[in-house]
Amino acid sequence: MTVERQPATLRDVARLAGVSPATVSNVMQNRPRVAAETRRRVREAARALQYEPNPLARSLRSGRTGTVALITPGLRNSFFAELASELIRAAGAYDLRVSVEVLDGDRHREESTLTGVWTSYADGILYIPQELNGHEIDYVLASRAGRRPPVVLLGERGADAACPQVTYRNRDASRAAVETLIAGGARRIAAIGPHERPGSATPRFEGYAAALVEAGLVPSPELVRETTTWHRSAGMEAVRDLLADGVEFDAVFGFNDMIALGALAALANAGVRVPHDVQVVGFDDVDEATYSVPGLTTVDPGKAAAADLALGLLDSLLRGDDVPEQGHVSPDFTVVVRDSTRT
Amino acid sequence: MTVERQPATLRDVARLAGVSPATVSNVMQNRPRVAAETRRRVREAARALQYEPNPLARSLRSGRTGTVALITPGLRNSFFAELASELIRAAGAYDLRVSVEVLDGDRHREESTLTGVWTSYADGILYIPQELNGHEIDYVLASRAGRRPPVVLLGERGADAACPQVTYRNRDASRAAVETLIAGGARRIAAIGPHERPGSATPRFEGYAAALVEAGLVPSPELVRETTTWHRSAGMEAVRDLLADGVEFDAVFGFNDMIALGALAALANAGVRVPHDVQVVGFDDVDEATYSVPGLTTVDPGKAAAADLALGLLDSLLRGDDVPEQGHVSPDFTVVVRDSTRT
DNA sequence: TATCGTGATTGAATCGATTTACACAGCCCG
DNA sequence: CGGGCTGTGTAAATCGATTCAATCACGATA
Repeated sequence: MTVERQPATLRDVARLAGVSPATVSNVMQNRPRVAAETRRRVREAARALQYEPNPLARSLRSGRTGTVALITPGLRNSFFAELASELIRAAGAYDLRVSVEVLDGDRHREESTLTGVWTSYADGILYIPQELNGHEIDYVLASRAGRRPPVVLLGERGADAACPQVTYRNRDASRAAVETLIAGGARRIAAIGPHERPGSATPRFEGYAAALVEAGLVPSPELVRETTTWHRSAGMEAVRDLLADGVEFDAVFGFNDMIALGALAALANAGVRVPHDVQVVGFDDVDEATYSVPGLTTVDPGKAAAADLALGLLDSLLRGDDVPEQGHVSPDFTVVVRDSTRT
Repeated sequence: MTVERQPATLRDVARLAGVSPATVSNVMQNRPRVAAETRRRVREAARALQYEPNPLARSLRSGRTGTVALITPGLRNSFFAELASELIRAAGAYDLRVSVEVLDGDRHREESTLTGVWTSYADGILYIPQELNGHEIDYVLASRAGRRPPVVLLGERGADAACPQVTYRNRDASRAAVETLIAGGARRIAAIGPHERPGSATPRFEGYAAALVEAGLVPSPELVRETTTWHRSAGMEAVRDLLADGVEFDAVFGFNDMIALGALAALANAGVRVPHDVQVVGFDDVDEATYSVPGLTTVDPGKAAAADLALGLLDSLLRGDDVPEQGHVSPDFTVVVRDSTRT
């Protein structure tokens, strides 16, 4: 038995089939201009040699690699990890591979990643901006020679860059989350997580406020707890503070699930019953929310649909279809009701 | 002001600098045989044209892409997400990019991913096997024409494949975890998570048993709770069952952190105080263990070091250095003591 | 002066597939 | 019988960088 040492090339197949390389290429791509009999011979030769087209050569000629880069703030955060997972899944449907670059909150690194990724293999970029704003993103993308890369933005940041963007309906979704609390009888709803930095904190706060106003409730400053991070510990601390300050409240809206889960833990610790004494709702619907005790009511901003939208946009960009350069699309959100709220 | 429409090529630079393409190539790669003055001229021309070497052309010639594929069971599981994060970081140190393929427990998909990834761009493969055993992996890798890809295995599965492998010291680490419980005064330690399938369940159970025996404790069957999954819910259920069965126990060893966190929740629910009444220890040291209430004592199997080891091995494979084809290396583990155990 | 050595530079082949423009055979029709 | 199609197939250029072997200039050596 002989063992192929080197992978077979298109030339080898051509030689074996007794045709020219051009014909083999035509057969491999199912082009019309080949006689049935020739086609058969070539196919057989290819099979006999276990021929696989060399993707690099193919890409060099065609200018396409079938790979997109995902630039994400990190994989240690469940929300982003789950989103990455969805993006990889969605990319598969377009026969695209995903190469992952992880930022780590380093602003300088974010710039160099954005340019570096483009000078590597990626056909396009899925980008979840962290530090850079829209203007800066445009600037960085323009600072390179050659074509501007196809980029699709995900999330709130980078809003006015000249790229299509997938955002979440933060305001409406938050409002719906808070309405759920109100429907369960809540009157004094704490909001944990607002802060000044650009991103989703602001629209989520607006949604919270809108829901209160709509229900005729009076927003009360001592119920609003700013946090610098959106970790579990922030939720725990905020709840401890609320209790220590003697603030009365019958519900908590955590600006993300981590905060809400932290709140859940702090309440349990203090002997406060959820949802009997205090209802809790979060935001993101990470897998973990399913398993907490009690199960966390939360809102799924539409991670899976967002991934599909993003890849649809990127694919259009790649095939050169007309895509609105600016402006965003958003998936529908869903309120996922579990045991941390009353009905 | 003129705008470059097409990216500059090496020929363009050569033309502008008045030298041959070969010389430009030599300059770009810092080869010795170039006069200082020529070097300067070429550099300047390259800068003026914002020249970036085309990675595809470079790769086609050199046969290297600088990309490795990571085949992982998933990113929704914190342990794997954190491991992926470490692998991406570690790859960066070798100037390698990471392209992520997510398995979803589909055996057939696992085979096709393994071969497909190699017929794409990757120079090598980081593979965390899920369904395939060592023999099957060898078979799949051998079934292709051409060179066998450089593959490094991570985790317990696939043990006898002809690839270098990074494993964890599951047995010793589990033993150390249980010893921590014993040092805190535990005598009746529940083990949650064993099962029959190949993987890390068996060595972890062995470590548990060894620690008991060493301390002169009698292993008791009703304390051992098998689970089919290693989710939080499994830990919760197992603890509920233990309580319902009236089994006395003063400690819980969760075979991973999810189980331990579930146990923590179930205990809190039942009004059992941790660590006063029952101590709890987990395995993996996922980020979440830091934030639970109380903080979860657990063992870090050495994720970061494992990533470094894996990339070291893969790099050796890629540069053709001698690497033991079989046999595994393991990072050191660490017991991370938090509030769920007594000292 | 003829020869050798050495550092600098380049022409041309190469990696493997794609694609354009052209060649050739056979057929129909005027 | 010559001109115009149609259907197949191929030669050769191309994508952009790398690299081997060859060339050249020039000072040193015999």
